[in-house]
Amino acid sequence: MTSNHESNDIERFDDDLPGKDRQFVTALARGLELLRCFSPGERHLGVTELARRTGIPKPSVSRLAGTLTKLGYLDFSVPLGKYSLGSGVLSLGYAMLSSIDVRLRQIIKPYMQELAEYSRGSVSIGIRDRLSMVYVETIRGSAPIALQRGIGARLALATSSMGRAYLAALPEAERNLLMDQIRQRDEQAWPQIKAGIEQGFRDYADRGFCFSFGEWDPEIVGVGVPFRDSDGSLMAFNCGGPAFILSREKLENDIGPKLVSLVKLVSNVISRH
Amino acid sequence: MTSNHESNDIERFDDDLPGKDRQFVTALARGLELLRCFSPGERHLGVTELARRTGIPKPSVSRLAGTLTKLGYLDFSVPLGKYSLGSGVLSLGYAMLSSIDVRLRQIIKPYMQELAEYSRGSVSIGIRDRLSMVYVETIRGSAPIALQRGIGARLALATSSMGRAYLAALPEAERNLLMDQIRQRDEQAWPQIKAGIEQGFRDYADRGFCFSFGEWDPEIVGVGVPFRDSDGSLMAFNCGGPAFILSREKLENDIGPKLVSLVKLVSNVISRH
DNA sequence: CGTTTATGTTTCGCTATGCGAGACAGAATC
DNA sequence: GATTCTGTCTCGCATAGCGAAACATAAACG
Repeated sequence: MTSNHESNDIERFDDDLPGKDRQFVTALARGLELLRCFSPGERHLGVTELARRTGIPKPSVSRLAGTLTKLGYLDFSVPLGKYSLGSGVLSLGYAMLSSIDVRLRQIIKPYMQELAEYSRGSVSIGIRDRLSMVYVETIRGSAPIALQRGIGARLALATSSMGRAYLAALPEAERNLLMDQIRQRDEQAWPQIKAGIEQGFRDYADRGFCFSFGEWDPEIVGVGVPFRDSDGSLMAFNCGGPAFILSREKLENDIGPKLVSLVKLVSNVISRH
Repeated sequence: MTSNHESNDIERFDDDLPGKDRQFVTALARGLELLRCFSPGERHLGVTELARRTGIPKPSVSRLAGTLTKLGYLDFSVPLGKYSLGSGVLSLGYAMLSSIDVRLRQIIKPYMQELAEYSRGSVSIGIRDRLSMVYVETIRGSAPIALQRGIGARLALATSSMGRAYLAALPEAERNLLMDQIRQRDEQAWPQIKAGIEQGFRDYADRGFCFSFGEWDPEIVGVGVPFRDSDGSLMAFNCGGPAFILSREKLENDIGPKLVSLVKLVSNVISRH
């Protein structure tokens, strides 16, 4: 029972020498690529725009988008002549979320709430998707101006505290693969990005948590702590908020350690079933 | 600029006479069908199980699942030798949610909150996906035992108050199409289901809202009101809770009318931008 | 108005692509 | 060490899906 999942990077030539991977279904990948084009900012996209972004020829885009529409994953707005995401994608996301142990979530929520209130920011759990961290749970403190990033929101792996914590806890082989991809994405910025990640490694080794001081979003600071689920999958917690509320000093000496304790506590709760 | 979206039902023969629709991309549809197999209850599925549920031969399932894994939409658990939903699906769902006007959501949340508290139940907004309604927003009152259905949760179109409200507000042609599909799904139960839906139509005509008294879930009762967004897409609100908290009388004379007012208010807010 | 430029959809012949019966290969159970 | 699960890989075949080009519609000019 060998496996064909020895790697999950996308642009790899998986076959020995010749052309492409005989096991890879292009039409499926292309269709999903279309769905990916719809980021929160861009609600409606036309065929041409989709074709431009994906590099797929227009007729193919038309066919794929038509298929996705029939299946409910895209909606077609007749007045605009453009597509938008359909309700189908939502239920997939929900199924995904509930696959993360529901009981667990109920148990740890109060603790997250407590820290969110205390820090006057928000506390979240995230998992990795490609080169982002995606929130699977997030609790806002009731501070006046709380960040408005809900479940499913994305943070950059390289510059967020959560992403750095994730990377720091990753086995070296996997981590190097990801870092390669980050580098390839922006050779220009790489030296600086790399420095930030490596500082994260040191912080994690020294204190058990990583920082981000406005490196992902200038207005936002936070700390992150990795966490390994009982089934072995890696995720990360963060606690963060607006820079003008949370001082570096407080993050470093107060919030950071508190988040580490929170994660320790969660680990214990899990191991006791 | 003719359109290939004149219909969105799935099992239709779109071509004139001969075989299938030349414009339909089977491989894409099959891949997405695999993803759909993962309902909240079933986290891990193996190739055989997936093949059984979808009717797709094992080798094809293997290929498609492998592709989805490479793309991040499935995870493969080596110890179990099974697949589970990957983080990729989450971000799609999030993009979908934020496409529903964020400002609007911020505006109406307080009103939903108020009614949720008052009714000691929960208030939600849903859109249709195939034969279900899917929550895109939900607010729980702080009553002790609140239902735990979050964003992305599904209710049956035919037996929930929200679904009936949706159907009641739908143009007849579209509605008949859906009702046909509901009938085909369970000829046996159809007479009773149909009666419930038609009662919903009458309720909507008489009072402006529909009921469900434990017809979707025996423990749960609620009322639903349809709502047409500024861009013309139809959705529905509901307000519901445990049957032992909400009496029929209260739903009918108090909560129902209050939900209708809420929706009217929302419509006004929207029309004033 | 025709003309131009922008859409998005359909045609249609070709061939790469994805299909799937069957072979194969590990695990688990006895 | 059979037997019975599992899931993956082989490989010849048929066709599904591809995409250049043609077509069709709508809007934006003068």
